[in-house]
Amino acid sequence: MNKTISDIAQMAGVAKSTVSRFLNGGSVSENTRQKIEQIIKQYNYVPNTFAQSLKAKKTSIIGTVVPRLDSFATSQTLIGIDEELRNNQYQMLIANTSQDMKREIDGIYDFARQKVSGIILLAAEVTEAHLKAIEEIGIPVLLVGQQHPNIHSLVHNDDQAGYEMGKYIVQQGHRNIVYMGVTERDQAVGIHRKQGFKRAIAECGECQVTYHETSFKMSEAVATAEAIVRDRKATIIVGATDNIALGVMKTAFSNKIRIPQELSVTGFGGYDITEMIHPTLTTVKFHYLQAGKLAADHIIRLVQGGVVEKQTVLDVEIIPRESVDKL
Amino acid sequence: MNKTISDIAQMAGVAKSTVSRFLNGGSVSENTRQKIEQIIKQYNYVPNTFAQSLKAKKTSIIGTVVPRLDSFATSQTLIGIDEELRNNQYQMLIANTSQDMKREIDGIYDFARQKVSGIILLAAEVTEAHLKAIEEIGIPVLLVGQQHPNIHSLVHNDDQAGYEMGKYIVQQGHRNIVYMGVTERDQAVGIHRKQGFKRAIAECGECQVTYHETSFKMSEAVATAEAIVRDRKATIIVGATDNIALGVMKTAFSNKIRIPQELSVTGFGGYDITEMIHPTLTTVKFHYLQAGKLAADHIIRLVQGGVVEKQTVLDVEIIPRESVDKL
DNA sequence: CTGAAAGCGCTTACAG
DNA sequence: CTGAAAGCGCTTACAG
Repeated sequence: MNKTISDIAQMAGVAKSTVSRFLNGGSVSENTRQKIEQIIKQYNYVPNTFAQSLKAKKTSIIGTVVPRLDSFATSQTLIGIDEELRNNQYQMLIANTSQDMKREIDGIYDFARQKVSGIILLAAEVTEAHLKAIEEIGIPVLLVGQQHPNIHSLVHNDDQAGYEMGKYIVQQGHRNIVYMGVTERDQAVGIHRKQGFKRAIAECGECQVTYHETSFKMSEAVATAEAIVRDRKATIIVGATDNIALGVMKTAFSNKIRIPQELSVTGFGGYDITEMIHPTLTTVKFHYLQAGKLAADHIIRLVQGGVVEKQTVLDVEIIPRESVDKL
Repeated sequence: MNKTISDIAQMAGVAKSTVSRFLNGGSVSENTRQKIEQIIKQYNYVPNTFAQSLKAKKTSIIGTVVPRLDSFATSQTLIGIDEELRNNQYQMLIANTSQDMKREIDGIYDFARQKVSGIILLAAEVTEAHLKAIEEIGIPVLLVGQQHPNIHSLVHNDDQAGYEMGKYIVQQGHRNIVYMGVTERDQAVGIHRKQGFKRAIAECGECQVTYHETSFKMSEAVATAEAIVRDRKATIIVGATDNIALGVMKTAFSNKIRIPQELSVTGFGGYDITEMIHPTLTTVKFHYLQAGKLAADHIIRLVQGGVVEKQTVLDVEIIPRESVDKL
């Protein structure tokens, strides 16, 4: 059976308030200190966190809501968050929503009920329901990967990513381009990334781009790419994410189309796998790990009542590799 | 400010015990039910989980200790666990240890302190320290991916996986084989998987196998493969995991060695990516998602005092694809 | 069906 | 430096 603070106090021959004081670094005489320490060690006593939290009315837990667990972006970001949180004696609680928007909202409320100190939200979309929930719970919330004027946000520079990729492929001589994007409900990827790309293309003058929409799933990208690839009009397909690019490559392989000789392909994300495959994929690297750490820093600061810039934008980095042919 | 049960009771004109009874599905008169319901709705009241747990002395939280977050196996398993837990009104708490054994042990104790109802342990290795921790905390623990006679375990049939892969490549005509494995401290992968493989080879008679050790990291596998690949003696390299196989393929690509014409490659795991790349990778599929769900089922049953078979072994499935040449 | 009271394990002023 | 007491928000017998 687990010992309580009263048991310890009794065995040490002191009052529980004294034990509590000892536990929380208050001043205790050398003599009692030793007695208490000894008993605690002997019985392997650990304070009950519920009782502590009940008094303190707060926890050192940060809740993180993620749309999915099986994504490079998510896991890297989580690793960053976890590491930094741990360095600051905070704990990370994860709620996976499996892309279910309703569960995302539920997750926010659940976290609030559990009295987490702050919430990091890796959402794909920010709806009215999100805003309402965030306001209602009265707990600091940090948005990662998406931005919203009313909420503290941390984003990758998607516009820059799109722009640099656009510039790069134009510079490599591509003029007939297909862009495989995602729904505009995802502002970061669906809108900003594409917008940056469009800006680069606009500066080109003689470029032809066709825009297609697909989902974040590789399998769906494979299907969407099928018709495009067969068409053979474009010299390059720009996937809005590495997964989409991977899907496009798959389709090219099955159709015996050589990359990059017959078709160039690019992605966004900088997933590890993109440099393991053949040909290696030209992509834009996002600093997920760093984003995670920064997110943790920011939420901690917010929790502690500190001030954090409302919007933080992280730089990205284009990585030219083998999947793009120079025309 | 958050309302407490006393506030609600007062506003509804009843005692807090009545509100509590209502909350926990006890019998209340229709009249008071309505009053309470109304007030609760109006003030958006949610019970304080700490106070609840403090009384109940338990939570509906299952802690999961994982060695890493950025692995297909881990994320799939976690998704399975999370889904099943959620279906049973349990919550999943994740502790990532980044392959740090000490943090693994700490994680177990931390969870105990937080009074989780049960712990699922995705360990790579079971040491004395693990055993000691598990015994000390007195909370149900389920081991996933590794097995130990003293602990409830859920494993993939690694022996079978190794055996079937061995049989398959022999049957495809391979006789000069390299097996790239991992440390034997990882019993499942380092020992059982290899053992099954050896058994198949032993039945072959005329087969030559060289065993090499590498780590779970793709980058390290790339390095380890370098010398082996240049050597050109083997017709096939069997990677003990898909990541190792991916590393081998990478090395082959950089050395302009064609797969499978000049070198066949296989892996274990059945990661999604293995069917997206070119050539597609022959591998053994592990049912991670199912393992996760089953793990959740088992731990819940253990928590509720039910009985669970000590050792559960999940079938695996070989998936022949393009990366193996028929000689 | 309903309420008063005790208690879960801790912390925090307040005296001494 | 130390202890008695109140209280955090809830649940649970026990009476009525």
